[in-house]
Amino acid sequence: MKRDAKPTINDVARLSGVSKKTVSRVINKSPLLNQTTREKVEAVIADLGYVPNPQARALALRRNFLIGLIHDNPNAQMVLGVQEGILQTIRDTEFALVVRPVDRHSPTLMEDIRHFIEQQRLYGVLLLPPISENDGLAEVCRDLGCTLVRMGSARLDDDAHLVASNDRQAVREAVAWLAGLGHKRIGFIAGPAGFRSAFEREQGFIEGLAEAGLAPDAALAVRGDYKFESGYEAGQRLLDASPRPTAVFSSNDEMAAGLLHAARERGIDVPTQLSIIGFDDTAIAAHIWPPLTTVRWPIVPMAAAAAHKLIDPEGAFTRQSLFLSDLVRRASVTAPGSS
Amino acid sequence: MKRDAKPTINDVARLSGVSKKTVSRVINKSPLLNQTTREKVEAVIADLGYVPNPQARALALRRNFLIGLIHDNPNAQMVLGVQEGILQTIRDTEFALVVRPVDRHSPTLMEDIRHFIEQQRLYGVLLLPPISENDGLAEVCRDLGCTLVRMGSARLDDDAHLVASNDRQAVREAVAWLAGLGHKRIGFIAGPAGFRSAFEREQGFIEGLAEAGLAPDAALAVRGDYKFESGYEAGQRLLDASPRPTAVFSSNDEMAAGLLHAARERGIDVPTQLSIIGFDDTAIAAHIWPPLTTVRWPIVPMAAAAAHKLIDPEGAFTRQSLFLSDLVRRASVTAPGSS
DNA sequence: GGGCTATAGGAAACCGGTGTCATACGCAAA
DNA sequence: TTTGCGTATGACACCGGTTTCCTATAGCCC
Repeated sequence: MKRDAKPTINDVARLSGVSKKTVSRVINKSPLLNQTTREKVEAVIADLGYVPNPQARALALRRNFLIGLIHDNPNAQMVLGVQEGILQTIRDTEFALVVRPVDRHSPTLMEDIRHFIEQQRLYGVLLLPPISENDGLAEVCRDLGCTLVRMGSARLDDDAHLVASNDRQAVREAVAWLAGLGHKRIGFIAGPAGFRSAFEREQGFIEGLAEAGLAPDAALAVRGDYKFESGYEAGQRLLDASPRPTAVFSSNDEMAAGLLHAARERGIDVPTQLSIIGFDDTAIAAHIWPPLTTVRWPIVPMAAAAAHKLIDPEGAFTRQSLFLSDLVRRASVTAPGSS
Repeated sequence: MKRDAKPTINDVARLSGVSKKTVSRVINKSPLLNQTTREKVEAVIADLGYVPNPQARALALRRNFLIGLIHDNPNAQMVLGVQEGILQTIRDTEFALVVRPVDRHSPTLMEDIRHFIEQQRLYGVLLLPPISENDGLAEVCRDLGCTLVRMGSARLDDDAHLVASNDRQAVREAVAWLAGLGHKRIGFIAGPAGFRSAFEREQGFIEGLAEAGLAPDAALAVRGDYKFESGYEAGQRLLDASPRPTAVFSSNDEMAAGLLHAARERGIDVPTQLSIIGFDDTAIAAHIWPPLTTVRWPIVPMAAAAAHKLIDPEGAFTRQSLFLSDLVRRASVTAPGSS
């Protein structure tokens, strides 16, 4: 037995005394097969350790079993969660996951992605935010005959090609909770303009305030860019306002960590003098001091659902498309004035 | 022009009036070609937007262009850094990256991985620690005729199939620096037993102490498991020791964050009463308070080098195999007694 | 017993590339 | 002029599967 030559369908056919086609029928579980023949062939397959060649299959079927994950998301935790979710779905199938981190600001972005999909002849691709919000890109994918599912923070697409989280509602509920604790001056750190997720979280904040009967105050809302430093800068502005907010909702955890720095520099204790809520529940949230109350995206199940939609287009409409994030309560929030 | 039927080599051959083989020669930049013919064919290729089918190529060449990344590393930052590094290398090649997160504790681990490699007929795989330390697994890969490169914290293999960081030396230098600042009681939080990286860091610590003329003290060394909680528990033990250490080296950042919690609970100020050094320079290091001095793995260049070794076996020996980590100095360290 | 249908399985072409080998041609040497 | 050789290109088989179409056999009916 040669070590480097894997058995092929021809070997199986020869050894079991049937034609290639019959072996192919066994592999594909064709119902028109005699039980005896099937067992005979299966025995030879097991004996040889035969595994069909996916490239040959892809060629003959004129489709392959590669799904691509394209992302430019800076949140490592999230990207890995997505990979994990996709893998849960495809683990026992013949699909494989091909990843492609890209740079949103590259001038050749579109060309690069088009080339990637064409070169690998991907069966489908999954887009992560923020790049999933790029409609031109979605157009390119469809143009290439590649099925597409987008993940996002809101509806961008029809149900068959979308998996989204309801950020708006989650933020609204978080704000309602803060208001319920007695907070009246609630600050907000927004995400970067032009991002769907940022917009949705902002709307959720505004709606939450309104529901609690609180008026939005422009001095208490600052825009950041989802990075730590911008949270720190936003914190400087918010905490120097007077009167100071007693609570701040930050559109992501990293900016919340920056805000925490600013508070610490000013000797403002969290949570007794300032409550903070973040968004994303990244690893950092549980590990800073105090542990951060934050909104958790159900990222793994979302990615698993997205992968299902990709590999099973028939079932795509019936699978869940909208997921609700929930609040993880940790130590960074208390009622105001509870020193 | 049909939308869903991509042009094939036959279309190109027909339209440019040459044989498939000649087109193939153009694609593969064969030197025996007449310049005129080449240009003629290239014009048709550009016109048609022809892209060779990788599956057909893979079949004919009896090799493919898929490289696998197998990992069970809990550090998202690191895994994504590796993906980024691999992609830098393969971006302009025909290779693609297929990822496979696995569960180290799964009883079917070996079988799963074998199946993954066989099913996709991977050209090569890259193993990340800690699973890269599993020699049985390396055996399986080689057995399957799949080239293999391992990343790790120390030599596990020959230069052609290894990319490692010199953790030991990095830790030694960090400890020397602490000692140079005047620290005499330096605590240590070790990684889990059986991990190469943990062992190397531990040895580096011991050697560093010895070089500084300090005696190791069993009361100042605690073993953790690289997780936040174990760092917290280790911190409780270390900070209740008397006399207390004035500095602690933690074998990774997450445990350092746990230690920081324990310090804060006891009202011990960092860095004035306790200096802390971590390892890995994950996102958390820069975002906790105070920002953590830590050892940074050059993870992206390491992964890029590993990918090079995979796709270019000839050059494998000449590429760098050993990388030195360096110390990122932030605010968590000062000289002892500098209140 | 002949004709019909259903079922199991095979032969050959095909998917889109690459390898091997043959061939046509031009040109220098004999 | 013939031989010889290197260069540029083509014909054809092949990689390992799937599909189409066809055949062989068995069982059934009249």
